[in-house]
Amino acid sequence: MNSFTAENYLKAIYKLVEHSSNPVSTNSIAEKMNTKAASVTDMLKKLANKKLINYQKYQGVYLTTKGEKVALSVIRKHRLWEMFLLEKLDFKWDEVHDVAEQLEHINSEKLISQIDKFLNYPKFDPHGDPIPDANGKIQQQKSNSVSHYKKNDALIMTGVVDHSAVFLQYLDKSGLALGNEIRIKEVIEFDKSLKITINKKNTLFISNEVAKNILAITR
Amino acid sequence: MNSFTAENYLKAIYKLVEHSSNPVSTNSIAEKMNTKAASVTDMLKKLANKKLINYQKYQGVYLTTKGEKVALSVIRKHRLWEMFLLEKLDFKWDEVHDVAEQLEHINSEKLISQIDKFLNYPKFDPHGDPIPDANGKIQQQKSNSVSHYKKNDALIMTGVVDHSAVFLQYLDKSGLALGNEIRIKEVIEFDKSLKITINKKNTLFISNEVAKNILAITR
DNA sequence: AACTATTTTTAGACCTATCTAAATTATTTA
DNA sequence: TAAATAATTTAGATAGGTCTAAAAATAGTT
Repeated sequence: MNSFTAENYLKAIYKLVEHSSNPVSTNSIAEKMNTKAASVTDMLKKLANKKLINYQKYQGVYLTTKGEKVALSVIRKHRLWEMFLLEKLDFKWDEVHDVAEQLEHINSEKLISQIDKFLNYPKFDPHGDPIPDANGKIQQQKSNSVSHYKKNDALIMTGVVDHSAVFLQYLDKSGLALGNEIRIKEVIEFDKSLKITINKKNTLFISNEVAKNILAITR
Repeated sequence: MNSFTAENYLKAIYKLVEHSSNPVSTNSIAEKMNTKAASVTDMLKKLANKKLINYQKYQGVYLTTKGEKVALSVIRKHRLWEMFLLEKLDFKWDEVHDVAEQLEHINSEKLISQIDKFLNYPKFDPHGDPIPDANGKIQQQKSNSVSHYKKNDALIMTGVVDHSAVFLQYLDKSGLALGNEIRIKEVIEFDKSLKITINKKNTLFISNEVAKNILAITR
């Protein structure tokens, strides 16, 4: 079993490598983990001993297949718990992260698979980030803001950028929720505002400002 | 903040003192915690420094008000999580404990109060043990098996003794569930079997064997 | 009361995770 | 390319939690 700390290091490395795809530097890990470079070096040696990362002195690190599996499992748990807190326990968006940071380390296959089922197997978390499945597979398609798409595109709403209460209340009032199907019926050239339908039923006009703050993928 | 380990010690001491009400011995703690007496002594000093227990060398320990508050909070969380796993996530009775052991250490006021609400503020866990409220108050009345009560008593079912699948299926089939009102209509002297009503509606005959395995309090 | 057995505590070690300060290696830059 | 700067690693400490073996205190028994 890996310690909470080890899991957090692996998660941090995963996220750092995700964008750059180069080996990750000791300093960047230290920054992300809010710790000192010396502590990172110590931990890297331990993780390397467990074959969770590939590590060569002064050369940075990347995850092994084994390490990536652990990282993806932690990320899966984190994102499912966030979803659960938000959807089932009436948490606010900004309250979700800290608790999920704790819950992501709970060790129980059954627990997480049941939470997944309880939520009806969501593919994206409330921030629009993909949720890895039980095998660590992640939906490749990345979310974009609705303003990025064009006329006649059929989308699935996966998240939001702005998490303020006013914005979320507006979404609520307009009947826009995670998982909804959004079709772009018209793009007004003048101000880039959109005419859309929600779940093939309700029609709605949204400003470009709103469109920029809603995340979606093509369905 | 107290460590998981410290919380577990406090919980163990609470449970040991609950029955005997005398100071708790180092050895009994060691046994309950599956550790060695020397380790217990070390920890007792730390807990005493934090004013969580009263400790005098060789004289055993008991909880301070502060320590008891922590213990009750951990027990509350444990029992609520057990309830949640059982009722909402389709866990089996025997799968519940180990996961609750982990979840009981998650630190979030809001999380546990929302779980409490989600479960509709249960007063007893599935084993018939009382669930402390947010202030650490516990329902004083202890659960007894139904066979312990007499004619015309009005009860609330709080738990079961036997957790086997056959028994639980029988309860299910008979419409007996946690929180139900049970009224004892008749006690057959010959074999101590009972005629009861469930929620003032359905009538049911149960053997003494069954009655012994159902826990309840008077309402 | 004195001796024995049991319980509890101390002493000394170890492991994990962290830190500061110093040493080493890599990278820039003049 | 040699000196200066930045990044990384090592060395040595500290803190939490655990252990074994030995010492001290308490409880039991004759």
